Amino acid sequence: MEKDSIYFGVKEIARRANVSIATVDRVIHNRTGVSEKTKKKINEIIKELDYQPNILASRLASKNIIILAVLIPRVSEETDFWEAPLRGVQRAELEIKQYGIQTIPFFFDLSDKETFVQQASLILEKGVHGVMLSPSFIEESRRFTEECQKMKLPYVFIDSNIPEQRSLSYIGPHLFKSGYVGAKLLTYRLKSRNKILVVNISKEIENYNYLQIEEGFRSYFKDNQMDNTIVRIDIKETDYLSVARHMTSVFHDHQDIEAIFVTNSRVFTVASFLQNSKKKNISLIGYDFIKENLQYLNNNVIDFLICHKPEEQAYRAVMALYQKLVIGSSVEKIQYMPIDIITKENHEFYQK
Amino acid sequence: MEKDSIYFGVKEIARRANVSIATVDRVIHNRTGVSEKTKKKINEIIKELDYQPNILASRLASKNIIILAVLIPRVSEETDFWEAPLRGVQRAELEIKQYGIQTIPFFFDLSDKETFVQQASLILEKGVHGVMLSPSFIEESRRFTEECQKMKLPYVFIDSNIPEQRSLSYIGPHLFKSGYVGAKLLTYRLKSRNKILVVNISKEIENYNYLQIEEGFRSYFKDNQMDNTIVRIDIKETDYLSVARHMTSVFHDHQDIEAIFVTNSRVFTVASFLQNSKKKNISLIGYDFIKENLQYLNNNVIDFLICHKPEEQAYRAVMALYQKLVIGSSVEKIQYMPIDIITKENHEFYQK
DNA sequence: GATGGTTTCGGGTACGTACCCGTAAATATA
DNA sequence: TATATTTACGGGTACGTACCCGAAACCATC
Repeated sequence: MEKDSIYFGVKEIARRANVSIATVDRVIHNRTGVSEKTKKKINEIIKELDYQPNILASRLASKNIIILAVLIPRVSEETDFWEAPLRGVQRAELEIKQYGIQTIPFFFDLSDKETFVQQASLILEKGVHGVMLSPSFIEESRRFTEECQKMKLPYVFIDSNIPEQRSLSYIGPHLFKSGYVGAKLLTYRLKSRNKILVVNISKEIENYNYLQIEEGFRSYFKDNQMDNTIVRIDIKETDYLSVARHMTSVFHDHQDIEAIFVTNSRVFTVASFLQNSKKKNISLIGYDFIKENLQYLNNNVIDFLICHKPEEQAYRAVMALYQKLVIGSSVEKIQYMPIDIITKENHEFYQK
Repeated sequence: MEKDSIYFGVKEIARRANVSIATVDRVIHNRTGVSEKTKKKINEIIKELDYQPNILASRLASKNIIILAVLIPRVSEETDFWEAPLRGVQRAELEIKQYGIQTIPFFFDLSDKETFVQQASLILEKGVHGVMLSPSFIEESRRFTEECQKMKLPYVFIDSNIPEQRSLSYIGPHLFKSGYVGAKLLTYRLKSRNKILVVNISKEIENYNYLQIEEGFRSYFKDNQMDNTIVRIDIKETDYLSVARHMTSVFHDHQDIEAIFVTNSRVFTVASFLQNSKKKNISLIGYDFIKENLQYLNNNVIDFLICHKPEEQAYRAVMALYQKLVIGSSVEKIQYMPIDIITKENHEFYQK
């Protein structure tokens, strides 16, 4: 029942190399003050023994704490979507704060690019050790991450990706496939001649996410030789009245819409419209497990919600930075989240 | 940038109580050799300071390793379902072996109760510190866990539950609700008059899982005032020929079956039958993300698979035991897993 | 009040790593 | 050759907890 000493530590390495523990330590941490010859010898022994540092002892002995910045949208009155990632961050922090890790949140306003830029530069001033961010504003994110690169700060994207950047990892949905799944669900009980409406409700102009989702959505029809008419509208205001106005207008032009796909979490406003205007038997699918949507899922106005585990995304992002900074191990460059299908019947067991 | 000393350790407790660290340690670990008076005083200070032991230091200093037994079915040629929990165990072990945790697997044969009993008693002989098991055989499991209770061994159920037992936790699906979700999906595009077939393929006689799933399945129809005819068959042999024979017979008696619900992972044999007998336009839903099923999901014979994250179940079970035994913290008594819906379109992103 | 036994407690070392500080050896400068 | 400077390395302590060992304090018995 004794702890098996399969693992060799610095002590054994030092013994075999005929040097002191301190010298081995210098080699391990790439510190100066070791001759090339002994450095080589020690590195060979490290490799030979497949030395794995004891994280317990390492973190216990180490005094400096690691600070991770979290740059995400503020939880707005409009949607509480970003509550979930925040919970994920907190959950991760709880697990690893014993190891001397700390997170600091920085919130920006989704309707104001400037706040993103401000918070981003605050992070750079602060002198953190790693960053997790949602790159909601593409150009600004690009500029920020370039600064991070200069300062050798690792950063992780969640929720949406900027593929060309040198991020440590992207953790989030495969948006194209997500739209594809939406189309499958929407058409599952649809007759072939029915009209379909795609709705995008969003203030932001450059909507990368939306484009990818719609592309996936349309691809499903192409791949399955379905020729349903797809009507689409963009609604630039997120309040109910604006949405209702647009919807009324669309239904006036196309009476025979049988299914609606909303490309983000604002599906509840459409649901609200359908309910108020007493329209029944219209399939409605949208995104995200937020309480506003849940209500309409429960009374059968929304048929399905698609969800990408926002809490888990943030949790993993923090853990990825921890892996990189503390353990020093490599991290998966792209971690696609599952495309979860939520219904009235299974939502109570949905986790995050 | 210094590690904030918000946390007080045994040293501070000892100082405040005017005793030595060793005495504080005795109190913390409920060891003998401390007078009631000082014990009380120390406990008060512990409470006052909200002392949280440093797990790093604790595990580093502790010499004894903790062994967890894992009692699950052997991966058979019939289904590779139990590969997933095994992976979950390994993933958990990898994470916590630094803390001196080890797992030992014990495999039994699903078609032979006696192997379960044998392996169970092996576990008791071995002198492990905790057990995770799939209670596939109810009576035998009950007897085994009673022994565990006598030996003060904590145990966790996965995959299916024995509610009346004093388990540390149950981690698995809510089977009733799972059947309920199956019904929802099956009827989503079904006309109201269509006949539905429920198939149970299983050697085991006492099939607790199956009964709960079917109950949930039928409840959906009741709750939604749907009066589709539901035909059901039990198939006691799991080989293709037996299944095909039964299926042929059922289709002979009921030509108008439009949808089939298989209550476990053996849905692929039914899929195979449908494909071979060239029956099209029959909705088919079953359980579990195993490669035999995936094939039929991809060529549209199976419409949906329902899945309960078997790998995650095992991972969490090991972690629950770790929590209990190492951290000493409490564990959720019941952890229902999400009821995941897998389709051709989203399966590539499904995790475990 | 000396002896033996029990209860209660403290000193001190170990776990494996990080890192400070001091010094011997090697090299450069005079 | 003597001295200053740099390079290379070892000793030793600290992190917070576990636990061994021994000793003081207390109690009972004759």
